[in-house]
Amino acid sequence: MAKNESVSMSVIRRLPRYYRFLYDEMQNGAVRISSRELAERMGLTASQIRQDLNCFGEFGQQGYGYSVQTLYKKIGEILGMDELTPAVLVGAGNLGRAVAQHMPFETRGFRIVGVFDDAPQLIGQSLAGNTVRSTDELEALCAERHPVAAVLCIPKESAPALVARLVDAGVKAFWNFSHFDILRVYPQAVVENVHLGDSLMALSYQIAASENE
Amino acid sequence: MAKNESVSMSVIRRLPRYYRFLYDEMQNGAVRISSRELAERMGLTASQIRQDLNCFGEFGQQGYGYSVQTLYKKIGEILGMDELTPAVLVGAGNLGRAVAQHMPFETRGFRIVGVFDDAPQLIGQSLAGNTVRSTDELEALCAERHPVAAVLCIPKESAPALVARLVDAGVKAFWNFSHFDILRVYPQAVVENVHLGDSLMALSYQIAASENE
DNA sequence: TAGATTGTTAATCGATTAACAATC
DNA sequence: TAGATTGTTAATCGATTAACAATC
Repeated sequence: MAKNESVSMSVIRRLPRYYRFLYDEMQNGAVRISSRELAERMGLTASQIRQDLNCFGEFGQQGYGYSVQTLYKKIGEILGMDELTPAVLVGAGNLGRAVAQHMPFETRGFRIVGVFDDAPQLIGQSLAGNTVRSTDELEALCAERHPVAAVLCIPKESAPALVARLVDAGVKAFWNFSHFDILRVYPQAVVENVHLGDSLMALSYQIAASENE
Repeated sequence: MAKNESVSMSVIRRLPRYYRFLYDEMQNGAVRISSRELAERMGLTASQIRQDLNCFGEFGQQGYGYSVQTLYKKIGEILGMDELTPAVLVGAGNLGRAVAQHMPFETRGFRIVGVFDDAPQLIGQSLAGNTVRSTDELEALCAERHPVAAVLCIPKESAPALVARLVDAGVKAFWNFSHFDILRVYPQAVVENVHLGDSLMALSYQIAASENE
């Protein structure tokens, strides 16, 4: 994969968009695309796209552009879509269930190998191909399936104890829907926060700002 | 509200975090806080916090710091939390239901005044205090309740037609969970995208990158 | 008053854009 | 070959950090 010594977050966050766009192009039968066209269609600059891609290698051909299929495949590899990271889902409430049922984990690089919740009425239920287990079984399942990541759909209050147990059980990465600040306690963890409420407040700000124009 | 002539997105995205942090501090009985302490506790720099706040006004007091309660209230006003923006929720599938049940819209500046879906088995059901309506009733409800925003929990394919109808009906802002690029078609719209799949792929990248260290 | 901390200006750092030689 | 487009270096722009006078 080469020369990826600390690629900036700005670049990383654009990779999934490239990946999705190229997939759509591929489905539409596109064979080649230039950075100029990609830029136009995605609302970026051609310079930025070439800079972004050159963080990871040389995927184009002068005078021709990029092969849609090759570039798609390469970005998929960069994103780690070519191997499924085992993950557990912790919290099977409203949000956890929606995430489990809605998110195509397998086409986003993950495989859910266990689902946990403590509510008695949920334990034993089936959820997107998994049986909801009591968190009592967390350590046993981790010992067996070695999940690398955890999807955290639990309230802030339950998070510290559960994250501690997950880290002890070898979990290194978190898709964190809770407001618990994992990195503050485990600086070495890989954390991707999803703060839906923050996003909604940012929308509210933008509405207010657009009204004050 | 004053001097908010185009505040940068980087600043806007930090405001909800300040808001949440200050709320917690308030609950814990904190009365005053300095930018230095705020920075330490939130993992930012004091300079950045003061710069951020000074985009909106002067909320502190030299030699003292900031009143937790006053600052919380001010940031709430900046974010538009003091008045509830009427919004409709479009799409009551897995994701839409979870969002409706999980998100405390009222404490994030919004009020859901209508929920829509086209699946016959959903229409008529109750969802977080709203009755799910057929999208046939969209225009009628908009004429009556004048929603300013729409929460879009629908597949990409249904989005173009529905967004067109919503824009025609006076909706100006979108909390967009779909992959439809609203801004490309309606550049004047206010759009906050939530691409959960992109976030998950970004996590996958970071895991892969941390393994290559 | 003296100490603390703000608001704000200046310096630095990083990301985006522009330019262009290399080359398919 | 000539035209097109890349990979990459240089220039610009914006965001973060540092410094410090103002002042509570």
